[in-house]
Amino acid sequence: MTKQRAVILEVLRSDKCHHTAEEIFELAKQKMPTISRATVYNNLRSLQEERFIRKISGDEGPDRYDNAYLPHGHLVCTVCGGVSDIDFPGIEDILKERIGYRPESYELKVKGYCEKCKLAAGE
Amino acid sequence: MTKQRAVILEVLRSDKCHHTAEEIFELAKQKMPTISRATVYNNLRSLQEERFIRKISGDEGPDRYDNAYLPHGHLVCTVCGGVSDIDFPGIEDILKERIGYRPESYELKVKGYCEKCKLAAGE
DNA sequence: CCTCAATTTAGAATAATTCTAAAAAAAGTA
DNA sequence: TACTTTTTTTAGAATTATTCTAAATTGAGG
Repeated sequence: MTKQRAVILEVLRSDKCHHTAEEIFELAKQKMPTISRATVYNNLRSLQEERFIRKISGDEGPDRYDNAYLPHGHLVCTVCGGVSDIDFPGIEDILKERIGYRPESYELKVKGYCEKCKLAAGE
Repeated sequence: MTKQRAVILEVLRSDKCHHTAEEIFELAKQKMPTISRATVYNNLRSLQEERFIRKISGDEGPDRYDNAYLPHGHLVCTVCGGVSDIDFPGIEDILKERIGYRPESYELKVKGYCEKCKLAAGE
C-alpha cells in the first residue's frame, strides 16, 4: 500500500458522493500536492479490478467512482444531475430468474428525483 | 428529415447490433460517402433527445446506440464483450415500488454470458 | 541496508466527442 | 417561382477524458 493509494482511498471514503477521476485528483492533491493524475487513474483502475470500488459510467460527463464494490442501484437526478445510491430489494432474484444464474455484476441507473430535489419541489 | 438523417436511421435499423458512433459513421459512409462525422454525432444526439434511439454508455469503450428508445436490459458478455438486448419482466414494478413512481427511464446492464458464448462454452 | 519489482511522475499521445464558421440545404413566404 | 430565413451539414480544429511512456522513486523482502 503506497502513500498515494492510501490518500486516494481516504478521498473515496470521505463522503458519499460519486466523484469523477478529476475531482478525486483535486481532493487528493489537497492532501498530497505532488500526486500525479496518472497515479489517480492507475489506482482507480486497480482498486476497481481488485473490487474495492466500482466505476459508474454515466450517460454524460466523465466516469464516476463508487466507494463500494457491491452492486446496488444508482438514482440519477433529472433536476440536479446528482448520483445517489439506492437499493432495489429483490432485483437480483429477477435477474437470476431471467438468465439462470446470479450475474457476476450488474449496473442499474434509474432516472428520477433525488431526495434533495424531491423535497425542494414539494415546497 | 435530411438525407443524412435518413441514412443514419437506416443504418441504426439495419441490424440488431449496438453500434458505436464511429461504426455508424463508417456504415453511413458506405451509403453516402460525403457524410461527415459531426453529422453522425449531431443526429445521434438529436435522435436521442427526441427519443427515437437510446444511448448505452458502457464501462469501457465508446458509447453505443440502441435503435429503440423503450428501456430494456442489456446483457454485456464477459467473454466476447458484445451487448445484447434482454428484458427482465417485472423490473419496472420493482423500481416503482421503491421510488414511488414509474421512472422516466432506466438503464440496466447485466454482466454474464451472451447466447453465443454460452453455447460455445457448452461444447 | 541492498536489490529488484512495483509504483509514481510529468508530460506526450490517443481516443472520443464537441465546437466552429462557412457552405449547402430545407423551409417558409410573398 | 424567387427570395429570405432558419436549419443542417461539412471539414477540421479544439476540447475532454483517459492511457501511455520512460525515467525516477519507493518500498517490501531478504
